[in-house]
Amino acid sequence: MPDATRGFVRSLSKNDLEKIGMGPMVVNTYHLYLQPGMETVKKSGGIHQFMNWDKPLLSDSGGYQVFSLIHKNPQMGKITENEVIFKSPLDGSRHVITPEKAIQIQFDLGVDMMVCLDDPPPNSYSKAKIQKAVERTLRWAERCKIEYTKQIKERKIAEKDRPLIFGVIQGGEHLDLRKLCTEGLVKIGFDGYGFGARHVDSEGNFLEEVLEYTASLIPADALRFALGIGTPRDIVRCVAMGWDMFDCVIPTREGRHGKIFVWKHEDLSREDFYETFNINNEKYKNDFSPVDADCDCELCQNHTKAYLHHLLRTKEPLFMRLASLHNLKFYIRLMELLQK
RNA sequence: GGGUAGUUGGUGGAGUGGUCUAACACACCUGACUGUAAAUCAGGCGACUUCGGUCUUCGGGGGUUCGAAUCCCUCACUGCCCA
Repeated sequence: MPDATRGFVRSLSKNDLEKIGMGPMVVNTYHLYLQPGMETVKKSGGIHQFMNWDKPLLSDSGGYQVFSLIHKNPQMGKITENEVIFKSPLDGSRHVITPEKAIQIQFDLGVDMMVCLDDPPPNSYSKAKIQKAVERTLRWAERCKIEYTKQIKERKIAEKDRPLIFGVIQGGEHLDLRKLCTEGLVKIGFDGYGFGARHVDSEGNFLEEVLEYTASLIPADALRFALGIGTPRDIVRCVAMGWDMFDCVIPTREGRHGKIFVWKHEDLSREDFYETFNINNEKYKNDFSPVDADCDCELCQNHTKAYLHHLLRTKEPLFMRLASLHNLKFYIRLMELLQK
């Protein structure tokens, strides 16, 4: 799933996404709540209507913003037992999100899958601090589940129509904390379970053992959602462990920054199945070959590397669109191969 | 022909006696990015180097000074004004 955080995949239109065969996508509770605000989303008829996207949408709870905004930058807000206080990065205004509110907003969005508000601390925190985050995540998950059940009832949503709800497993790099968190969440009962916080250590090494162990703890009939993962290689590894849902900004963000993904071969059992290159590099100035001769995306069907390089150098917005489209097409092909 | 202001690294442009290989910006080279505060951010950007340094740069040449991008002379070029 690409991240359409604020209700759009940056630089791409609905038609662009449909043309490459895009399916489910991820939107963000916190960002949509801030802008355009829930009144607008509700008036438009929900986030599907607003975006005009009829395939499944999953909303992230704003839990990641607890990490990316507050843990990384304490003046951006505060985490208390009861709630999260965010200082809006847009205008500095103060916003309070409780676990209950996060769920209410997600019902108002009208998504197909929602996520409990969680507390993802950096893996570098002490074990005691991470344990505190695990315990808080569990208490918040319980409150989310209660609110979820209440909303289903109040909104008279039939069982077959109800959105799926995910709990998020914290615990950093500690296997015992991951276990504690998973067991606690399973006890509350969710449709799926997400792997929370970062899945790489401070040196960028993939937390193979933690991911594998955590996957093994999740009940067989539940969905396993590896939040924010990852590179094509990371995704292939995770699928082998049993993880079956992914979202990531890599294809779009790195595309906008000039990194292009191309296939070397389609044997995913070998680690070297793809490579990346930076189209910004000087050597592409006069490279008139296609980015990937076998790719059927708009970029590869029409343009050369030299032209794409030129679009980037001239800061032409079309660059971001073509690069994002190509990289997403690469990820879609990866999903097709993984489903086989 | 006379007067006047100017000439700084790829570009624009600071700097008017030592702390100047020379601010800053742009351009250029490279890297990073994993539930999006990201069309962002970081590093590099005279030459050589045993990484401690060494050498060469502020239009050309000459001079003053312990020391010059900075002061003086001269030449060249450019802008503007007057004839």
